Amino acid sequence: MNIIYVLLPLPLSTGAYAYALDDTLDDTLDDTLAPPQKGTYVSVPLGKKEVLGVVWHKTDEKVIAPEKIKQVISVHAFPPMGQDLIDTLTFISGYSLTPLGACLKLMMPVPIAISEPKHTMYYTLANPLPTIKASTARQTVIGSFAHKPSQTKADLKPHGSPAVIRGLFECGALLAHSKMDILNPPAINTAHKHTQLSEKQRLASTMMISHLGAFKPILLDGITGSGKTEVYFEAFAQALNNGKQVLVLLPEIALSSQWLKRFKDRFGVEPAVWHSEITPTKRKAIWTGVAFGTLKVVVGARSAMHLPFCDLGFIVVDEEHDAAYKQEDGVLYNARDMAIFRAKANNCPIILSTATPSLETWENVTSGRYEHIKLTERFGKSTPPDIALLDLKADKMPAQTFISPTLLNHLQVNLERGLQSMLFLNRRGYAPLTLCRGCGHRFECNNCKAWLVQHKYNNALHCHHCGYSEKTPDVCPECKDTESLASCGPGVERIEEEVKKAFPQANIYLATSETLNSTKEAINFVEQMESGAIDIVIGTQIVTKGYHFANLTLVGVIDGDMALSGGDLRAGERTFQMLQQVAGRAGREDIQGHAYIQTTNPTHPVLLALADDDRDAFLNLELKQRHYGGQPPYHRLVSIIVSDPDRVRCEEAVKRLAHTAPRTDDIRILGPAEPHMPFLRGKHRRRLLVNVPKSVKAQHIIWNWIHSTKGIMRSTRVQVDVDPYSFF
DNA sequence: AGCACGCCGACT
DNA sequence: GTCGGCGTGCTC
Repeated sequence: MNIIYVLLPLPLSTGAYAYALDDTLDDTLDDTLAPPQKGTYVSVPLGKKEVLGVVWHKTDEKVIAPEKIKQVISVHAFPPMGQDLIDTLTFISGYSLTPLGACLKLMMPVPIAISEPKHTMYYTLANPLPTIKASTARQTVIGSFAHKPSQTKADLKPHGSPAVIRGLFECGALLAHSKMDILNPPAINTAHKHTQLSEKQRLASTMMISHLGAFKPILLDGITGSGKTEVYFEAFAQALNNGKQVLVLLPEIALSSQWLKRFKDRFGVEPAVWHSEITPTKRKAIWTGVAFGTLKVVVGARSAMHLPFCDLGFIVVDEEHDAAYKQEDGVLYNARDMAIFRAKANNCPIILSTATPSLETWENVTSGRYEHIKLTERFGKSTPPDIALLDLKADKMPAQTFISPTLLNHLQVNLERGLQSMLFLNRRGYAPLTLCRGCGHRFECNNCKAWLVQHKYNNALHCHHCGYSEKTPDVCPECKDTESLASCGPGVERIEEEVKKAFPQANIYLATSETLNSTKEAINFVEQMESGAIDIVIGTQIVTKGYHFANLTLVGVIDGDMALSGGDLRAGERTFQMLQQVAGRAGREDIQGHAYIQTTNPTHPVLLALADDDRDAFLNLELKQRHYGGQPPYHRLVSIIVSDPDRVRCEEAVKRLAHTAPRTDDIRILGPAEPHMPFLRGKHRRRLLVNVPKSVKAQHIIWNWIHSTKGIMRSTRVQVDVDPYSFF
């Protein structure tokens, strides 16, 4: 009887639990009596439930009473979690100050994935084929094997009736095989279709290939249309030829139909797609496939970086600057940074691909820690869009309208030329604020300190923070006045209304997270754009990512100042990235694209850098300022959000933390302060912001500080966010 | 995270 | 008298 320690996927701060392992249970892996290695999946009892965990090392010095120790239920004959993943897990936990068990949850499969792979029957065509009566029905079934040499009964069903299939089997034309139930995807053909690379691209991919087999972060830097994807496709074709697995992270997987199409063009098959909403069946198939190594390529959202690859040799983080890589609930981590660690643990290169590098990555490039590959020219004939600022103070427009005469004029001309245009405003709904002209009443959310956003398509007021909504009322709830409610400010729905009025004949598509809410709709949108059925797209943030439209030659930014006014650390960086991405949608092929940014502040350095097409100057200036101000990437920020349904308790707790805060010269603590949302989803919130130089072990200090602070109620949540992105 | 235990308010 | 609210502590 052995004692083993098991890490459970629960937020237990105590670490691994002890379980007794009966010798007879341990014969699934090999014949030795050695305890199962760290990382082996085991099922154990916990309370009255059975849970799946992994074998771990002893983490607690406390001796547990022997009578409390329960028996392991089963040891799974599944490839144990690899050392690279174990190291990544440990790293994420230590970095984000989240209990190991909570981080393990990110890496656990659906329980059925671990149950031993089942045997399924597969059928192949006998070779040579016996002489049989070849009826038309039989021919159809036999013909279907040309595309897929090995098929299950379900695969065969559409090609012929069960009677026909049975007949073929009985006369020996079909052979039955038993196969392990492991995803066996069609082989990727790395030679399917070689893309013609420019000299520059060829050099870039050769350089990447030279790094295969060793850890190396590489910034692949190039504007949209410069052929970044083609370059890394070549490098990962080589990794695949070496027998390695490849992981590609995309910020928004639901909207990646064009990326998937490019993959299929290059490699002949679709890759496995992983994200949090795929079906349990697919989840199991991919999870098992990567663990057994039958599945070579996975493209996915941030959670794909936790898959149990057995031989990972190449990682790509596409659009590395994208804030979507930062997980904002549960375990707070940045998938880009953790993927870099995983690449290190796997001794493989990692490509950070973007047109607008994050300041963090840019600093790593400047300091020489990361390799820098720059693609300057746009592929083919196209040139970057010409970006112009439209000064709204000079170009006055009528009240309650938001598109300046100049921009309207450009839209008109583009429409007449039969080209497509896009208007960008990062604000969903019709109007961000509804107020009563009579008494001044503003519609606010009851659960959050935020205005309710008016949506016209369903005639309701929505809170964009907690999901609360109510029907748009006709009377002011305060003064009971009718016809006094006014919509203030624009949302995309309102821009749509204005465009419809100005160009009644134009076909308009409204692209928001509500309209573009499925892969199917994303495909529909792309098709309509490509066929020219849409003249003008009006979109939020959602249209800034990854779309390529040949006839889209004009982009108008309704409010170039919006993101700048937030006043947070990354406002400039984010605005630059977002506007550059939007502008990059214009003029992709042989027609010069134009981007117009409406602003009331045309001398703002961020906007000027955009108009001058001088990204590096912007990045370097921003870096200098961050350095001077002691901000990331030179210093580390840690946000500590204290929340409680009770305001007094919340304030009490944050006061205690501020009181016990470590005081040394290099630790700066801001607050307690109200975050952007001092009341969110029914909880009051207060924030402390810690700023320390990178040389200080921030995690260690903060862990000790928080855990030595006494008197914080259980109802009070203390959430630590290392490297915060949003300051809500 | 779940789940049980336990101690105070309004109900058939 | 009990049903059930959620505060507290535990799970090897």
